[in-house]
Amino acid sequence: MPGDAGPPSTRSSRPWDIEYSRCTPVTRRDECCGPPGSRRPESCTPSHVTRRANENPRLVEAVRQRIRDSGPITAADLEQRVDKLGSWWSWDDGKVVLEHLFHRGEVVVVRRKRDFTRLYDLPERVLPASALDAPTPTEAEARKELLAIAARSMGVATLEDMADYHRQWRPRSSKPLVAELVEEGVLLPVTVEGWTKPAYLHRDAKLPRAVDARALLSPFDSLVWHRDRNERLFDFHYRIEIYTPAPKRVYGYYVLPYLLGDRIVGRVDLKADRPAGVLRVQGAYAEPGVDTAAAASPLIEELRLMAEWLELDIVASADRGELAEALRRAGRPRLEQDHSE
DNA sequence: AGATGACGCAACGAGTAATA
DNA sequence: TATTACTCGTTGCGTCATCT
Repeated sequence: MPGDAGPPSTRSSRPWDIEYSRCTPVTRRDECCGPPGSRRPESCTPSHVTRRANENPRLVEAVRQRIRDSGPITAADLEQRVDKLGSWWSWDDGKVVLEHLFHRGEVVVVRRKRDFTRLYDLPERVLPASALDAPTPTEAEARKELLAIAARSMGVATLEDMADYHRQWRPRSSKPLVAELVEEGVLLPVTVEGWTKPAYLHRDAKLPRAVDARALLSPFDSLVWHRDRNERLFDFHYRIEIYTPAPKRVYGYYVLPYLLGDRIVGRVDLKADRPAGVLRVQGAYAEPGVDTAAAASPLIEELRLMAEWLELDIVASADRGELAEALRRAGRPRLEQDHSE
């Protein structure tokens, strides 16, 4: 959220940080798809990155040389601050080349600096020998294994769900690999009520008797980031609105879905006001049919946990959204009303 | 018809340098 | 030393045209 230094994983100094997708947890088991630093499938690389890098081979070589000579760098360390395409969300040539090398496995992201900036270095400087020496799978082998991992993580999923989990674009191209997984008995074709596309159940999928979850989800949590699956599973329409002009926002700049039990029952617009030491709940919204009183108490606990984690002293709630009133009732006297606006 | 790609549009926080 | 101005980086979305 605004003012947030990011989840602990982005702040830690892990020896390496690989991201098959932006936020999907990458476990040691995922290394079976090749060591971090190995070349990633073309289908996971944005085409414009490959195209722009290929148009600029001299710059690619210069960036390689720069990292070899002077160690880990960020995009801002490069002199090539040219050809920036737009005001933001556009990479200049230096950043494009670094991402190109990252996708090719020639560099790895060592860690992120406090402002999320990626720090790139050579794999051989940061990876253990066991990872460097592991055999590199073929693209098909790697993609198939990633699909299996995705299916196991999701339990039941469509082809598109599995492909999206590790950002394998062009899901249709995954079809033959999924067919192989079915053939091998890893996946079982099933139908899911209300789903229009074929679904697959992983052979290790388990159906828990009860789900007793309680969490404020990051907008980039793998549970909610595939918007289509999200709507199929939870009937929860979610769009991140940091990219939406302020007047057009429905819920707020940085809104976190609120998971309670096995449902997403609401969402809160949070801001970490560090100078004041306050976690501001700028809006608290309930999904239709949700018992707001029952949802409010556990939400307060989650908000306090969040404040504690962010090292903020107070949680203050503004009077916006269906949950706001219930939140204040349940929180009295330890939850302050936010009059800051 | 559905998949795919191109493209336009969109905000904030952190860090740092300049200035008062 | 505090404040201000500026730079930089970033984890999408929707629409439309073209392709398969």
